[in-house]
Amino acid sequence: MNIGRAAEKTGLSVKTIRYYEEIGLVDADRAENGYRDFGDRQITQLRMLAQARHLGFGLEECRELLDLNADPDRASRDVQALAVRNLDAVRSKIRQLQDLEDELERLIQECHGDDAPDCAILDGLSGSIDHLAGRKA
Amino acid sequence: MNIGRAAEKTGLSVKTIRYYEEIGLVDADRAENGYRDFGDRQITQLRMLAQARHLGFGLEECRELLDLNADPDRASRDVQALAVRNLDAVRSKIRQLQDLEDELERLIQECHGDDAPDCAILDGLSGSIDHLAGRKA
DNA sequence: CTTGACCCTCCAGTCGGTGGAACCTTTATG
DNA sequence: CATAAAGGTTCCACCGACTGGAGGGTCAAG
Repeated sequence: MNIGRAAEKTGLSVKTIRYYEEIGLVDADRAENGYRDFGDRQITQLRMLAQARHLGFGLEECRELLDLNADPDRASRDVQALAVRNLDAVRSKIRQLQDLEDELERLIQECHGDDAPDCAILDGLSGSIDHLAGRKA
Repeated sequence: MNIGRAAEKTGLSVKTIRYYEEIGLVDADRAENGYRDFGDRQITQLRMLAQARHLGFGLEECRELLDLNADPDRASRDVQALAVRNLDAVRSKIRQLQDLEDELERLIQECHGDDAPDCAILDGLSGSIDHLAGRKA
């Protein structure tokens, strides 16, 4: 199967598939004309990559997932552990973003948002950075 | 003030400050020996940069914030609009990550997490991508 | 036979820095 | 006064995960 068809089937872009081959995430046969040729096994791998990336796994984690998938003697515990690790990272990012959200909401509310130049947001930004490391300016 | 002292005062790294100068976010005088020399104005700018980055503003948005801050005829409305734009982006990322969180939680729960190779996570990952674009495999 | 849709490789750029090499200047110490 | 450590300087390469484009080869249809 040509790379274009593989892209259609997996939802990945042609460029992305070539990149995944380049970094050794997936292997591709070559036809006589030099075109990449993807079989069912590779399509499954690419689909896994698309799904795992969609779920926030990094490429190295994807590599581990593919390895586990290819290993008939794997323990599902190991896969689960990988997913939990990713879930923790996702939750941590969420918390971090929610902190930003709160802070931004606060500043936005304090700003009048009119023609005048006085602005609580700019004031907040040019203020001290005490909350960062407890240092004194 | 030397770059090291500026870094201490702003919470930015020395490398980061040099980078900000390189891309024209902040300007630095030079002493006779070639060392950068930061004055109060620049320190304030760097502090704003540190704070704004901390709040999730991109560097180009930071540039706009610095410009607005430097303009005595600014309207606080414009600053607010910039902050709202950023807040929207933050909220959108949060929603996206929460979707991942839900999906990951579901898969993790369905996986037994034992010695056996059967794994709902791998099954989920190698499955179809219908939910992505409604395409049929 | 030509057109257009594919495919190939290779290079550069994205964002926001970070790390290191190779070198110069200042400061502290023996 | 010599030297070593701790600063400073420039420049180049790298991170993740692609994406865009140049410059070409190949293939199917009209």
